[in-house]
Parts: sequence; structure tokens; C-alpha cells
Amino acid sequence: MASNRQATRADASGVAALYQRIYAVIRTIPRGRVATYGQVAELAGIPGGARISAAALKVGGGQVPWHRVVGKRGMFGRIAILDPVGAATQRARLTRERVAIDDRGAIDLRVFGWLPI
DNA sequence: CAGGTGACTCTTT
DNA sequence: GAAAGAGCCACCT
Repeated sequence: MASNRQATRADASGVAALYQRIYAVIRTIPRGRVATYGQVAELAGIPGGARISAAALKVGGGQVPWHRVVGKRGMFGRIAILDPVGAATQRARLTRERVAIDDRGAIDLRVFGWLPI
């Protein structure tokens, strides 16, 4: 990982950078691995800001491998309801990356969950 | 400045 | 085991 920057204080103009940081974290997710919203948020410097990661993906999900970001339950949660088409794309891409998906559409985070080294 | 919202998560019933 | 409620932080109105 790149050097961890002090996120003790977020600059007013750095708020937007926060989203960029989230995208950076998502880009760091290796192929064939998945991370949860909370995981991404925490690595981005927002502990407990899982919703922020979700919002970030909603805004700029088209510029990052959002398909590697899933809910803590290992499934796509409400994404399938809001973007059923996107959910299908996500499943297809993950399957392409050798990520096993349960019959219920859940991913075993114990195996495919990304552990930041 | 204050209130409401949400692609989430955790704890309790 | 599943469902419901509260909590959380950043953004929008």
C-alpha cells in the first residue's frame, strides 16, 4: 500500500479527495478478491463510514472496479434491488475472476475477502 | 445553521 | 435463525 497519510484533519477541499481515496483503495483490491464497504471505508480513513463508500461508488462507481466491493454479508444487498443489471454484471465479473459465489449469491469472505497486507 | 437522507453495519428482540 | 431498531458519517436541500 501507498504510504498512509495523516487523515486526522480533513481539509475542506480535501473532502472530495476523500472520495478519491476510496476509489484508490478499491483500485488496490487485487483481482479475484473482494472487500466490504466497511473495509474500504476504514482503509480510506472513515471508520464506520460504510455508507460513505456506498455513496462514493454510487457517484463514481464507473471509474473503479466496484464489482469487487460487496456488503458485509458477502452479498450485494440492496445493490441488486437498485441496480439489478449492475448486480448481474458484478456476478459475471466476479465469476470471471474465479470468485466463488454461493447458491444464495453470497461470497465467502473468509476465502475471497481481501486482507490488506 | 439545521434537518433529512442513504449502494451500510451492529446489537437486541 | 430471521426481523426490527438504533447508530454511524458525509452529503444535499
